[in-house]
Amino acid sequence: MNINQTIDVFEERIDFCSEILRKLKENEIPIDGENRLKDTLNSIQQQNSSILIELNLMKRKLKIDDLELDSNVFYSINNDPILNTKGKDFVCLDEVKLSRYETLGHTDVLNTIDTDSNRIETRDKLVKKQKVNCTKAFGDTFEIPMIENPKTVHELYYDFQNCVKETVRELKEKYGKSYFRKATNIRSYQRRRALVSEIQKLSEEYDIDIEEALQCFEELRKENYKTVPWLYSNLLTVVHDVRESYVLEKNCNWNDI
DNA sequence: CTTCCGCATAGAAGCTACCT
DNA sequence: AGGTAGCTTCTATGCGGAAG
Repeated sequence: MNINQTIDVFEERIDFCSEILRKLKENEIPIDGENRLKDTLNSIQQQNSSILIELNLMKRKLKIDDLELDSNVFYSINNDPILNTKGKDFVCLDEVKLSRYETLGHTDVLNTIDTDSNRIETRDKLVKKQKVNCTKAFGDTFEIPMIENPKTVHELYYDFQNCVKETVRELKEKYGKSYFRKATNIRSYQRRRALVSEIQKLSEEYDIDIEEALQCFEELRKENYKTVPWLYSNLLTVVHDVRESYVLEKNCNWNDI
């Protein structure tokens, strides 16, 4: 997806949220029960999450964060800077400019989520310097940019949701699924995706928010003195243990009442 | 044909015991 | 104390079979 398409989708989400909120405010949506209201609010929340991710994506693409337009690594097929590409269909990576950066990715969330230690690192520092290989021009294989060794479940989850997912979607869209399979770390990507999926399932099945579900997995990891890769490398037993301990904990709390 | 997943394995890192 | 060999653990990766 190029920057113009990203902006279009972004506008649609904003309009969607505005419309629902307007209807709610003016009682145009019949609130005939708790579930209907919950669904509506969930829908707004979902759009809002996507908006945050897309905003971040746009900032990344445009390098707005450092206000250095010269550092914009995207250019159009006619070699125009991305800011002047209105109407152009494709954007490409400027390899020369890109080589000045060790990474891509966003830093805001990950600067604050490490609960294990006082380590303050940005995702930029945690992702390998290889993003340039995301283009066909650099050979048959490439590597999906992911945090190499996530220290907490939160770190993995937010990296996956906010950065990896979008990157993968773009890679598939741009080069096709068969090329995407050539990623050297596709197996790691699949394992992380499976873990993220299990976290979301737990959240849905027990009707708890994502933070609480993340905490369940994080607690199990800490209890066993293990790493995050241990979680997604032993997912079956991990999921079983998480569910067991969560149910146990809930029963205890129930008995306490 | 594509995608997913289990299994085996290589390599890195950490730990311990032993030697100089 | 410093160096090193040997062992264990952890993680990433590739292969191949199963399922859709």
